[in-house]
Amino acid sequence: MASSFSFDSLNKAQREAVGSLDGPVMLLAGAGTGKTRTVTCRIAHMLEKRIAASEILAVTFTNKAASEMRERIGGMVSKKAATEMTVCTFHSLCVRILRGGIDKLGYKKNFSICSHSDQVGLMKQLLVRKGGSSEKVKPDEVLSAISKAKNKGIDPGDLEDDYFATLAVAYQNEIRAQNAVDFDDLLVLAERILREHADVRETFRQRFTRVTVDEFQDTNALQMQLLQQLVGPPYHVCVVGDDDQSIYGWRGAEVANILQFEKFFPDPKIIRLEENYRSTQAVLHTANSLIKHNRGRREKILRATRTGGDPVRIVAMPGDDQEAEFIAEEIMAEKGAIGREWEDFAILFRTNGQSRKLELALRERKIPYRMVGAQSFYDRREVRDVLAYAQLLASPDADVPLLRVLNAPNRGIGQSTAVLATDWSREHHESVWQALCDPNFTDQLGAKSASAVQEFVATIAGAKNRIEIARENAADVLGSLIKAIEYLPWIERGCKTDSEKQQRGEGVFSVIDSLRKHTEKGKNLQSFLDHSALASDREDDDLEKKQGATLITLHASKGLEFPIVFLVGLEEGFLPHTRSIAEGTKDEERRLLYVGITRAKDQLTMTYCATRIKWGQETGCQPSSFIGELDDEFLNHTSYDEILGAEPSTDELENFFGGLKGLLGDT
DNA sequence: GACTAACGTTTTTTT
DNA sequence: AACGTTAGTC
Repeated sequence: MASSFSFDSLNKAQREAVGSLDGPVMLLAGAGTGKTRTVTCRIAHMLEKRIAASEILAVTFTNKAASEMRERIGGMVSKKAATEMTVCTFHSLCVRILRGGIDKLGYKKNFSICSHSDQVGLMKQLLVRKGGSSEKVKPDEVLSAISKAKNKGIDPGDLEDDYFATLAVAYQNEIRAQNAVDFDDLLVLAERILREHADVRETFRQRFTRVTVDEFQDTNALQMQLLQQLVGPPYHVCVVGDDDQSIYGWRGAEVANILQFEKFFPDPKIIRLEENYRSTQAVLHTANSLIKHNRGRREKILRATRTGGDPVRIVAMPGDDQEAEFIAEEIMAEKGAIGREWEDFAILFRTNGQSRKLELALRERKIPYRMVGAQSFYDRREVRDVLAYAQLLASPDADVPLLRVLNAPNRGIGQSTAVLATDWSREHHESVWQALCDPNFTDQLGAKSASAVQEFVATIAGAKNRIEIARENAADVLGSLIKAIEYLPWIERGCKTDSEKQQRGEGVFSVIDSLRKHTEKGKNLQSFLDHSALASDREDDDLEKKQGATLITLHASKGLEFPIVFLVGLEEGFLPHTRSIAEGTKDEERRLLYVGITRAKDQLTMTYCATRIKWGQETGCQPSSFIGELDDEFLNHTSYDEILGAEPSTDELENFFGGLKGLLGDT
């Protein structure tokens, strides 16, 4: 079976990468240099060299990236080979490692994975319980400190702040007692099991002899340690990334993993992909001139394969209203003039809050658009609730999901009862569920609460039996449970609009539906819960199929490309963001802008405003200091007035009257 | 225990 | 401006 790639279709650096199969390899792949193609060809080449597909492991950062890579590889090699190799995220790899041997670390094998909202719920409780500290601390603050510590390889109990350390210890004890792990624990424990248990380590080293890590600039210290455990001599490991596109330092990514790769694996071959096939020379020159202001990088200069191109425009705007109007008008005009599709346009911004006015301007002109990212499916309340019920059916001793749905819908088990049950469970070293089942506990409740608790216990236990004893389909049971407790009517009562009602309904339905699909594949409830804990699973993928212009944050834009890009809000305080200046991470903001610029294939327009409405207040803005760093050769500095110079008076009049109307109509 | 009113907050996002 | 959270009331 010949794989369908040829060395002829690759450039010199790509060929070298594809040809270098042995020993440590670091592939520095600049934006738009054919990274994915090179990696997939390299894997196809392995198969050609008779390396067994089952020994090949490719690790990515997100589920989306994993499925994309799987698809790309699938298009190049035999179907058999494609299914035999392992392409997954760090976290799902860790679940595999742990489901096999977590008992060696004293956990039970049926451990559950708590989601972010589970974590927040638990931390809220702990903050109340340990509420010694007078200052108000937010759960997220503590959790992110714990997460950062874990990802740095530090014991959260050793956090500098004593109060945080106490909370961290309590948190860890709590989830440990529930036989649960959080996302970070997956990595921590998998690394530990490989490090401490030579037999497990050897099993995996023999299982996976060829390891590829994608988006390596996003890996943190812990992931590096895990990789080192996973890859033994002769170190057939290939890491692929671009330090210039490292924009996730704020959540623990270590550029040092790239910058000091030699420290981790001996004598690596370092290959640079610098030939860019995406952007015009104008765009690339501008990008290069910006990024060279960063210190301590693996220097690369992207070379354009496309010469010339329209100059990059920097447009000064009077205010954010005009910015939005201008871009919407340009999109309308351009689409007509040069026959573009809506999908060819993208508007990039630093913060989600900046999208509102852009959306309005597009909607006014009936320009279809898609918002990428925004609030995610898995954090939607009804989704979390239904998943919590599913978790209870698998293991009712999991306190977090139990407490979550104890009174959702309201069934007369309020906070006071919940606190009593939690206290009782702590005293008796049992789960909250066991407390609720224990007559000794329910006897101390009022008659009303006691019967509510008994009914709840009976409902859950009954449903659980239907799965475990009557062997009914888990999705059917979950569906009828949700129906029986009248969950949907309850959640709908809290909705203000019909579309919200519909959305909630769809959320509930889609959880049950995806459980059904899962069980139809012969997988059990636990495997479904693992999957939905790890998959951000915004239902049926955030669809590249959605039509329209793209509105997206700079962060979310990494890895994408668009023919025509508008990059808004190049203002000091937004880009670079005030907070990053305070934290001394301006370099990362520069990389963020670099990522934004390199998304553009044909045309790039960057805008900044003189004033902007921020939190309901008009504030003055200064142009971003990054603008001054750009080389002028392919730049065109202009302004809103200059571009609309044809009829400046009309527009100004319109604004004037618009403002007047606002004043009059505002009372 | 449920509902309402005042209050405070507001970068980026995945697993 | 808009949202979620919390405190206070019925």
